[in-house]
Order: sequence, then structure tokens, then C-alpha cells
Amino acid sequence: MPLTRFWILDINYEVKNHQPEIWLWGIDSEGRRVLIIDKSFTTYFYVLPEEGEDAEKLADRIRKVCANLPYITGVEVVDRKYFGKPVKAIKIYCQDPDIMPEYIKVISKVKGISSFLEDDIRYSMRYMIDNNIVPCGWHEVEVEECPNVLNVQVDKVLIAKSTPRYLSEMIDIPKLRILGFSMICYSPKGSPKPEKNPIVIISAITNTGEEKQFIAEKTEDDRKIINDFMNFIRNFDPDIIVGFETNRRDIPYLVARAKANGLSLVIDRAGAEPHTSTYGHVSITGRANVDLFDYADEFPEVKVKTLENIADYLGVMKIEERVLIEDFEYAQYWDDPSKRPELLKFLMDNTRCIMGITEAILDFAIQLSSLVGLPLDHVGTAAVGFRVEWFLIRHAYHMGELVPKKIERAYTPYAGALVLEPNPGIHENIAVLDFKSMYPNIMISYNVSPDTYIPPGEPEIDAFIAPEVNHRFRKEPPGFYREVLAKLIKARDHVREELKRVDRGTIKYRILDARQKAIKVITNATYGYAGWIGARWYIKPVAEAVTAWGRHIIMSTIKAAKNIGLEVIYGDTDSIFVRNDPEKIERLSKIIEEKFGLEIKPDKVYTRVLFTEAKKRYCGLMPDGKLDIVGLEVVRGDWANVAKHIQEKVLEIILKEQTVRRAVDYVRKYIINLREKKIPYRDLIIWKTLTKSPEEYEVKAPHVEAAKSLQKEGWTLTVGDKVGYVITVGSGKLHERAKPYLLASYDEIDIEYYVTNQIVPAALRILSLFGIKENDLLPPKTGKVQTLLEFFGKS
DNA sequence: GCAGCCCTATTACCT
DNA sequence: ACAGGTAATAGGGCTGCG
Repeated sequence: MPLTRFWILDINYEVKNHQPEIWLWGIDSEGRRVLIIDKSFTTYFYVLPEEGEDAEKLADRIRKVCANLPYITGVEVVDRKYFGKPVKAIKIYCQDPDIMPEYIKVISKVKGISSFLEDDIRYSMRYMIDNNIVPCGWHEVEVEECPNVLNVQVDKVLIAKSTPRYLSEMIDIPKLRILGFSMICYSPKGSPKPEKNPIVIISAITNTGEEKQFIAEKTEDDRKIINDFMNFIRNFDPDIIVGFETNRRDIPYLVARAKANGLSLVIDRAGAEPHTSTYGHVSITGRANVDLFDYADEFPEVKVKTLENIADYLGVMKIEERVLIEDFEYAQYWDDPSKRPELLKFLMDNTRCIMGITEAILDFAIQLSSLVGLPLDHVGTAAVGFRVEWFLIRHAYHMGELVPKKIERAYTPYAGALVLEPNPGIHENIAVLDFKSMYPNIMISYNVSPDTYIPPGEPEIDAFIAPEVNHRFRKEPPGFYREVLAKLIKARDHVREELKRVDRGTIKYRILDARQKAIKVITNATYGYAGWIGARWYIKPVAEAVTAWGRHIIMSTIKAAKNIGLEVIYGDTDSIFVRNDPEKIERLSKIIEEKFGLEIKPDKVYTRVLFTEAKKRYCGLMPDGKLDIVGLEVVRGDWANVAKHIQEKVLEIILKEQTVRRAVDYVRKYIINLREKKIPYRDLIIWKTLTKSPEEYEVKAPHVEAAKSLQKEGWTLTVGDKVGYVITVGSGKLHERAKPYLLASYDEIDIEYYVTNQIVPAALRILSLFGIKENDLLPPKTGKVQTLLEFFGKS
């Protein structure tokens, strides 16, 4: 039997005559695109007997009922664990995965059933979990070639004659064909609506260097360009299709426009249209549809997650080098023959940005996919909690641990981390000591896990007991979380060890680096998952115990530091700021290592650090002269640039030059410039996120009112969108004077608002530490500028 | 009618 | 639709004020 090695790109299943088939889309070691069909796998679900019910007897009763259910192919009693407790479960095999819900309804009438489990795991996920098949991973399988009667777009269709075997040591990635695209719709007013607004331009770029634009000949006719684009995709036959906001915008729009033109948008490998699937991603069978927008959260420094901002941040294409066209201008540019070429260039540049960002993200996405086991096109749209959960589900399978159902729970808060009151002012030569992976290590050390938790009332002698909250956890056997986290940490250490032996800039380096990042993300999210009420394995005391141990450890560390004469200036969760005394720090580190088995070491040293009166807001000067700004307006996305700029300058002057008067002088001059309208309009925009639809807000807030104005102009706004507004002159509340920045002009701006509510507070946040008051910053509105001497003479 | 106070809603940050 | 802790602003209700 021929043996094939292949890398999995996508997976789906088909059921024909109640006979399921797994379709594995991949690339073989010769670079051929293959479809491997596996007809051998039967799915199943579990039944848990009621308390005191005999499993065998219940199984017999179920068997009787199943006699009338033709696609039930087996009922057996098996040993499993449920939240760590050994249970007898009844495993029921069902040939047709799609008929399961119907059958469960019938079986649920049998007396003695406590619950059904794992019936909510999709057939294709079940197949991968049980057979250790890993998306974006290499596998080996015995196959038999069969004719391509399905007419799918691959080089070979193969029938699996064995179960594919995962080759974990093969970490390379085959040469993938990638197609990026973006498009422009013609809408003279407001957001484009597929019912009436055609697509006028589609840009496409391939990673083989082809660039193509499809331009409508007549504005109202997009039939040809959609058709040409479809043909272009089919000819290039990409493995991965990338875009920006394609899941919720571009692809549904293309599908709708195709339909409006009597076309069917066939861009997959199986002759079907794209369809929306798990977690709201759009599935294109046989290819991976990757929406870069789903990875925007990987760049928290980018506050407004637009394509151009992310590309600018990554150095793909600098904004200064671009002529940006706002969406409300598209129609104008399209209609004007002299401006249309600019629009074409703009869209092509956008597509180049897409290709550039893809390069920065795809390795990580691939590693995340193979680590958590969700297909490449799912993993981006899955929220962090679900990424962790699917990773856990794979491990639960290997431990014989049953997967709990998703249930709705009421939110009840619990105590979290400890934050110290900072000592305001400037401190010299300060080291920041960090615990390495504090929460994951607590979970490992004290075996904190849903399956080791001992509820109150249950006797147990050998247990770890959490401080303050007194939750108990069995010391043995190792818990679910301990096993998983230890594995993750070990895997990451291993990858990082290997990284040291690989040259930077090589493909292998990129893969390994992406791998260790993916492992880190999942490791760090595990505590958060444990405290998430939506988690299948949620047990509040588990999360509560972790933070209790965290508080205990940080408090002990502070005490130990003080004991050896190491002054503690500040601390938050798993870090303490101390005087940089390497000898004492080394001693402290040893004490903590011995006491808790945890590693604490200097993460960075500040030449100088400035604390405000507030927690979580400070600025350190690094030895290389860079500022490390934390929590302050500078790093927040909801302050106008004028405020952020002024605060950064003030911090720079105060920390580097250590002169208050120069900082004050700078602010005063800046205010004068602003009053003379010498500061660009863009720097006055305030951005805020819509966290619900505008009507749902209880109070009238500036950004909500601005959002409503946009809606009136025909723009569609959805939850998560950022609204950019400016404050204009006039009377009344701020929200009455807030206007979307696109609908206002510089002449309307209320400059004094920006002076008193943006610049002054941002500057005073720092300068008030040195006795500066609002009046000291405000130059007189008219007349000549007060000299510094006059100013300091007065104050 | 409005200044001053206090509380709440809202957003975005830190670890 | 991963956690809690925290700061900060604007809105909005209430009180007291000849």
C-alpha cells in the first residue's frame, strides 16, 4: 500500500447515506495538493448513569432503545474520569454524526441517565482528537488513489487505508500558495450595502509575485470583475486566502454581490460557496481563509486597528509614505477620472499591506493552530478561552478525563492580585523583579486543578491548602492543569533551547520563535481560563486559590526583601520594584527559590523612575535613554494626540534633563501653538470603542453621540468599532458638542476644551508632583507671553 | 438656576 | 466569550442657596 506524507491545511466532513467521510485537505511531500478521504471513523458520545445506578444495567436498557435506532453501532461501558473522579460511563457509537441530536432525544427517555457528555464535539474535531491528528502538521498515511469523480481542485484524491499518523518531529512548513485581496465598493453615502452598492475594484496579490486589479468597466456592473476574480483564484489555486476584515465584511459581500448577479461565488476547492461556520469564521473548503483582523489583538500598541495602522506599526508600509483615502471619499475618487488612479494605487497598497502583515503573522497562526488543534481558519476567530479549551480537550482525552458540558453560570467575583501603593516622586536606580510564570507555577506547585479540588466536607489528609481562602487540593495524583502546564513549560524551554542553536533570519528560526510564542500565549491564558465562568472546567475555588497563593507569595517576598534591607518601592501581582542592589537581590532570589520553588529575577533596571500617586501608572528611564511608559495617558488610546504628545515631552524633560521649568515652558509654548491652530487636525481626534450598539447606552457619552451622527449619515457601526470624534465649540454638554472627525472641520474645534481637558490634565499628572498648578501652565490668552523669569518669580 | 458633591457608567489600562 | 485591580472622565441626580 503506498504511503503518503502530507501536511493538513483544512478539514471538513461529508455524510452520504448516513456514511460519514472525513476530508483532509493537504499538501504532500512532493508539493502536490491532495484530498485524503477517511471513511473509517465512527463518532460517539457518553452517557453518565445517575448516582447509584448500575452502569451495565443502564447500558442494557439503552441497548434496547437503540435496537430501533439503526445508526447506533455500539453501546459499551467504559472507565473514565469526571473532574478527577473515576466513573463508569456508557459510550455510545453513532455512525451518522448528523443524526446524533435526534437519537439523544430518544435515548434521554431511558430511566437512570444523569447526563450526556461530549455529544457537542463536532465530528471532525472528534476525529482529530481521537487520532492525534494535528492541523498544520505532517502526517503519514497509507492510501489508495481514486478517480476525481467529485471534481475537486486537487492533484490527487486519495482514500485513507490506515489512520494518519502524526509526525511530530517534522516542523517544517510546505511551500504554500497565498493570495491576498482587498476591494472597494461604490457607495456615494454611508457604508456600502450589497443590495444596492456594487464592487468596483478588487486587488489581488499572490506570494509568487503576481499583482492584479479587477476594475469595473461600468460602475453599476460588477458581474465581470467578480467572475474574473473567481477565475483568478481558481487559476492560482491558493492554499491560503488572506484579507483584512474578510470574515465579517469582504467575503459575505462578495457572496451577496455574486448572487445579485446570478453567479455563485465558487472560490473553494470543492465547488461550493463560502459558508459561515464555528466562531463566525468563513470557511472556504480546501483552503484556509485567514482574516488578519483576527490577529490585530497581537499588537496592543496599535490602538486603532486599521489595516494602515497595523502595517505602519510593523514597518510594512509607513503611513507618512502613503496618501490615505477615507472610505467616505471612495465614491468621489471613483467618479473623478483624474482621481481614480489614486484610488487604484491606494487599494493596491492596501493589498501589499495585507501581504506584508501576513508575513508577520502567518507563522504564529500556523503554530497556534497546530498547538491547540483548531484548523488554521478557525483558530484566528476563536476567542482566547476557546483556544485554551480545545487545547485542554485534547489532553483530557489522553488522560481519560471526560469533557464537561458548556453551561451558563451567574457571575460571582473573587479576589485577585495585590497591588502596592506607590511612593510618588522620582526614584533612582530601581530594579524590577519579576516572578517567572507565577500563576502557572502556582498551579503546578500546589496541584491546583479542577480534578484535584476537594470540596468542603470531603475528608482528605494529604492536601495543599490555599492561604486565606482555605481551598484544598489533593497532592496526588498530578492534576489536569499540572500535567498540561508542565508539558507546555517544558515544551517552550525546549524550543527556546533549540532556538539558541539556530541562526536568526532562517525559516527554522521563524518557525521555532512562532512556536514558543504560541506556547507562551496558551500557558499564560490558562489561569484566566480557570476563572472564566464560560469555561467547561470552571470551578471558582480553583481560580480563587491561585490568586490567594499569589498574594501570599508576593507578600512574603516583600517581607523577605525588607528583612534583608532591600527597600520596596512598588509592586503589582508578580513584580516588585526595589533599589538596585545586586547582592541583596541575589540573596532575596535565593530565599524565595528555597521557600516557594519559584524563580524571581530582575527583569529590567531603571536609571530613574517616576511614580504618580496612582497605582499602575509610572514612567521609567531605561539605561539606553528610552522611556518605559506604563498606564499613563501616553499609552492610552482614548486621549487626543495633543495630550499624549505633551505628556511624553514632559516626562522626557523631567526624567532626562530633570528640569521642571523647561517642561512647564514646553507646555506653555505648545498651548500657544495650539491656539494658533498650528497643530494638525488629526492630533485632536479622540478615539473610543463602541462596546454596545449606540441605543443601548444608559448615558449620553461623546463617542456614542458621535456614533449616532455617523449612523444618521448612513454608516453602519458595530460593537467593537472605534469612533473618532472631536469636540466643537458651542454651549451645552460635551456629548452635544462631540462630532465625528470626518464630519467636522478645524474651524469648529473648541480649542479651549483641548487645552483644559486634554493637555492640562495630561501634563499636570506629572507636573503636579512638583507643585505645578493649572494656572502655571496656562499662558494668558491674549497679550505677550509671560517670560519664564516672570513666571517663576511669581510662583 | 447653578455650584458642589457624590455616585454611576464607561473605557482602557496593568499584571 | 481568559481573570481581577485600578484610574480616570463625563454624566446625572441631589442638595443647598435668599
